[in-house]
Amino acid sequence: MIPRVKYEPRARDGSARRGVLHSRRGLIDTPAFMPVGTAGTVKAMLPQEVAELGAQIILGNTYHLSLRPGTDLIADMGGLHKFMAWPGPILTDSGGFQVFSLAGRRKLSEEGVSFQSHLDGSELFLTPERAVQAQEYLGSDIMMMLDECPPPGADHDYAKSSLERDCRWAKRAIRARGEDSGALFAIIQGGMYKDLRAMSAALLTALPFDGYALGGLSVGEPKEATWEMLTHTIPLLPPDKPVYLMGVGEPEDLVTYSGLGVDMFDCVLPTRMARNGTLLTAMGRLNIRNRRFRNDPGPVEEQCGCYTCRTFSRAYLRHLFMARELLAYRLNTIHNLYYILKLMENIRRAVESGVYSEFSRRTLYNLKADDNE
RNA sequence: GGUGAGGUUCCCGAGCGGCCAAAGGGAGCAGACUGUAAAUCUGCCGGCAACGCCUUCGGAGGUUCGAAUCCUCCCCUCACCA
Repeated sequence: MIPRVKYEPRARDGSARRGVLHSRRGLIDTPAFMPVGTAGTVKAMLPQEVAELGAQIILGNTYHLSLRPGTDLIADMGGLHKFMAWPGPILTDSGGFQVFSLAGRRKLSEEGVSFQSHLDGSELFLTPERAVQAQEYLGSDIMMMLDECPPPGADHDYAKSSLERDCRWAKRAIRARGEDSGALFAIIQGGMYKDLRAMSAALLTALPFDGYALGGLSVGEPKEATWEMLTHTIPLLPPDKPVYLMGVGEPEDLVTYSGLGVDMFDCVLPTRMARNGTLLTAMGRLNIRNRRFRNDPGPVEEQCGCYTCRTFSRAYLRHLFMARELLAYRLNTIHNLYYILKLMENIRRAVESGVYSEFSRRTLYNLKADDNE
């Protein structure tokens, strides 16, 4: 089987690695952060802006786009790239996360997942095959296999049978994919159990996937657990394939886990937090609603080069947010995405220069300071 | 000038003898957010030496064991009629 993406290593520093992922729609410098555009839009942003901020790939979501407007409609409209005017690579999640986040509205079986739409209650039945097909309709460049993202408290027995079913689904996903579809990534599960993570990795790496994702993490478990799963599992993955940590994360997580060899991250955190008034800075989070910014003439971050910081005061941003002006969401998102994407750039540079550990120490120290005047 | 309605904690607005420091909104203050049911959600929101006490429901008196709630007078709004 021809690889639909190719991982090209560029540099190594400890376990951290800097590389380039070649996809059919362009290059992705890794470690990479992928902004989430669930419903065919990175909320509040123009696609062009997202690209200008430094994003080289974004996410779309099978569950959400299947329900609205429908993957067949998007296919008719020329595919998701054309539909949303994002010509670069798109990675699509399979709906596996919704198995977790919409746990109350779905039924799991060997065959697949039956969702009761959160929009109108109608049924959406996803199987490993249908999830692949939907992602092909979307024109996804990197498709994710349908999996179950189990809750963090899942016991050993549950996590084991879940991962075993995932593996059967993995085979079905591979069989289902068409000749000229995008890449297909496996998702390693196994709950918070090292032996199960190893088992999942062994089973899935035996199959011809184009990349390996780590799923079911950063869903509420303690950071030590995440770290332990990662340090234990990443070394078991093929070094010539990209490693994708799903749903992560916070700035400190991006720094730390890049150090463990993760190549790709995605997270709603920067975009969602922006819309909820929290701005990310090198010194920690800043809640623009706070009264102390009422008459603060300075930018969110003095040294930040983003449009928002170059142009507006904290006082103005606070005003916009308090007034629920739409521009607030845009300006905040611009800043947060800029911050995160810049952070990734700095991580890559540090790895290239062989100064990752020092960079990491310094960055984490500043973030923990959490001092915003 | 007449008639009617009404003045409640920052605002709107319930309450109409005890369970009322007073519903519910809003505003305000703070927090959360990790493969997006999220421009969402949660908490606080009279004061204090605070499992109790003090001040508050236009003002002043009064009835009552007890009043934001009942009575009297006064002040002020609004609507309609002249």
